[in-house]
Amino acid sequence: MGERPAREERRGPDVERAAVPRTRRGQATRERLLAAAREVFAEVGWARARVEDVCRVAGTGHGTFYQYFPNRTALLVALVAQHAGELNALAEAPWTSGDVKSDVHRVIDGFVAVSEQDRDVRVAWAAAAADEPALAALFGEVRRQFVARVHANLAAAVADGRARADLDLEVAAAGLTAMVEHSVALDSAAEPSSRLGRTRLVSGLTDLWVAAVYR
Amino acid sequence: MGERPAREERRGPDVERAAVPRTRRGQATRERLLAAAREVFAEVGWARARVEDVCRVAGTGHGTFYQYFPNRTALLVALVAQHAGELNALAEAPWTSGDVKSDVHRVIDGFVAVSEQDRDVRVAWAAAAADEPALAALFGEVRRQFVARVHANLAAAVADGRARADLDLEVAAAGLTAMVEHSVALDSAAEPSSRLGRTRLVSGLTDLWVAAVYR
Amino acid sequence: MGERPAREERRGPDVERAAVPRTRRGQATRERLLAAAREVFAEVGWARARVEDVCRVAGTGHGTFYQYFPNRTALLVALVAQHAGELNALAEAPWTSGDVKSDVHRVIDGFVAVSEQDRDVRVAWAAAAADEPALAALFGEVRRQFVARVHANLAAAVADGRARADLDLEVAAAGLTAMVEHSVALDSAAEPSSRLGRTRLVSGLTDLWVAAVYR
Amino acid sequence: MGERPAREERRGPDVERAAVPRTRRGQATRERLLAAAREVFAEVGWARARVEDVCRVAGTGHGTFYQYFPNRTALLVALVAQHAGELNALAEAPWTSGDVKSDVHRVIDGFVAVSEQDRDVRVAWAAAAADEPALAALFGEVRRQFVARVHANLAAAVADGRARADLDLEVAAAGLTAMVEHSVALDSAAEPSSRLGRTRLVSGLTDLWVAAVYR
DNA sequence: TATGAATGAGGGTTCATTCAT
DNA sequence: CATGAATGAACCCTCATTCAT
Repeated sequence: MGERPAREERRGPDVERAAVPRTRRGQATRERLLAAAREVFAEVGWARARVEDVCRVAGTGHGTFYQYFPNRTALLVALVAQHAGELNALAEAPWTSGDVKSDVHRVIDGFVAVSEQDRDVRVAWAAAAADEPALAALFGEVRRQFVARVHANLAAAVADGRARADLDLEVAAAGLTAMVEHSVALDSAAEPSSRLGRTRLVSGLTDLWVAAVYR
Repeated sequence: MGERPAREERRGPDVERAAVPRTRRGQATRERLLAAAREVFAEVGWARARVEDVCRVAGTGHGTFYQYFPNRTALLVALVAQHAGELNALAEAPWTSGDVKSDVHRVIDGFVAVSEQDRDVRVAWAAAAADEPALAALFGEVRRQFVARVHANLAAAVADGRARADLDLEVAAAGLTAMVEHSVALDSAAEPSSRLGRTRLVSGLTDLWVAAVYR
Repeated sequence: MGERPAREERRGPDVERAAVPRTRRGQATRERLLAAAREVFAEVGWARARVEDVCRVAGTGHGTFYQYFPNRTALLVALVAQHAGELNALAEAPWTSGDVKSDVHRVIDGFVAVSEQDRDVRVAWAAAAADEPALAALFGEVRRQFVARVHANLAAAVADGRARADLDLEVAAAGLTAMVEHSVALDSAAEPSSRLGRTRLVSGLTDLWVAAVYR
Repeated sequence: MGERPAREERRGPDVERAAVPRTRRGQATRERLLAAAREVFAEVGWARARVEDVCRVAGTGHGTFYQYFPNRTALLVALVAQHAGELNALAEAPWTSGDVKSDVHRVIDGFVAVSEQDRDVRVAWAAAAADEPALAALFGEVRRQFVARVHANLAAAVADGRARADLDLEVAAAGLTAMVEHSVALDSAAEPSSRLGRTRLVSGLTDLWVAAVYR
């Protein structure tokens, strides 16, 4: 295959360039940009969201952007960071409290809630992951956390006999997580008319999840 | 040698520009381009795949590309069309033959097989769907077919008592399809070292699927 | 430095891309581009005038052009607008003041003056009109104004007996206007050595015009 | 001004490349191409007429074109040659036969007839003249012939007292020719609804012409 | 003679990023 | 801090012309 000039990843200086705002005004501007970005992502998607669009919506000059973000990608990274934080919090919170079904229900519901609330960020994130290794890595990271947590839970359930002993724990953890993640993504991307909605979705997925692994 | 006269705007739509090759040689060139595209997509992904790269890999001149495809997107569309055809064939083939478990296994295995074989096309397809409505629509179309088929099967199973009567059929159909689709996608995108592999994946997913819905 | 991310299709129409300069510096750049365009059109003609040529002559970067004009055609449109404005002013100014001959002379002279001064724009305009409907329409518009004005004047002259009563007013208005317009165009396009020159041209055309329609 | 790489004119070999068809079949193909060219020019104009379009309309292969014409321009040249021949014939035919008015009428009518019949070729010719020196020269050539002929006629008329003695013969010859030429061009390019039509045009222009120069 | 395939220079346009004010 | 202007590397697409069959 013809050699292709390696497209090298971004490098160091960028990081320092992202001056942390020192004044209240700066803080506000940065936040306006983030809010504008959400809007623009929602409207045209990550690939078509131009820095200038974001600035126009935010009501700032085009150059101002680079006072707060070293580059276009950093904008999404910032947004994703918040979202990822919430997801991680979810993954780390206690999952077991009462009966299995309500536990599963609570976790799935939490996931759906966070996902729907940050829907546009998630969509942009997923799209950008196809091209930005940094975002792809973060995406994988978050998922890995969830899968690990599910895995641990299932293992415990198997150990004390609540779950089937013949489960392939790894496949089950990955598969059930994938089911929830993708179902939510698809449903929130669907036409409003054919959307299942949070309630049914959460109940239905909980039902499948429980039936799939517990005795 | 391309002497250019006064340049002017484009004419009609790109449609008829996609000449169907009329000779064996043309056919071969077109195929070389498609094969090259697969390679390039695999290497750099859809968004960064330049027409020129594809041509270099295919060993043709840059202009040759446009003898066979009206634009860059059409290349992916052509590749996707083949793949979608196989998926649809799968969705339309008979699904029930013997016992439930082996039926489910066969279908999932078929899906995984097709998906892995056209892995790069699927990845590019998904990435492009974020920006190309046509591809997004096709993506939805194919999934809808599968979900509908699953739905019908579950309904039949409920009717004759093989499946649980309290299933939310729509959520179940969508959720299980999502589980398989996403699990496969993620696994084939994972580091080779942490990949579960087709055998385990198919068995494990089959197990979950069967346990989730059948008595 | 233009790092390009995933490229995608164009957005909305080019309209809002034509930023109006907000600073003196921007204003100056825009004007430099317009002046450069005149030069380039004069040298190589509309069809062969490349955006890059204009930028080189203007001493700006290639991208700068698109800060001020949404596309190559808009450059000509801007130039034409100024010129058309002057022509329309001419068509709307008072035409009658003293005796018929000096009135006609004044109008023709004004037209020739404006035409010669913007010679290159006119030539480019005419050339582009063959392919750009917008410019063709504007061309027709301006001419229509003139013809209408001539028509009205002739009608008045017929009414008060200064002009021949048997005139076909429409043909006369269109024909005499065409005579002046085309004579000027041809003369300014001719070899300098065989050019008739403004003085003779204006006198001679005035003479023909007067003799053709007045008693 | 920035130097610009001289865009050199075409050169010798082209001429010999235009093989004269030796067989009846070849002759027919060539004519099909010419006829197709007229159609295409009429439909999309010279600048947008692609060689391939002409071939498609003619029903020949794309490569066939170059068996009969060395390049795209030659196609128009061939068409123009026929048309120019008719115009020259007109310019060389006897112009005086009876009374002045009917002579002028006859000549103008002949010109209009030829122009309307080859309307599309004339339009293409004029458009191409802006960019192709060869066609521009031919255009000037034909006009020069006409102007010279008009000039001679006017001179004779002045000599024998039929025309005004104070005429500026050169301006009159150029101006009246321009009037007819441009009036015809504009009228045939106008919306059918606002067209004056051959009859009125010829009568009206004849009237103006006669009044303008004859006693 | 006829033809479809192949070519590649050419040129328009986009937009992230840098800079001077 | 804020900003509008400037930049230029990318990259897509066109089409006259050449070539092999």
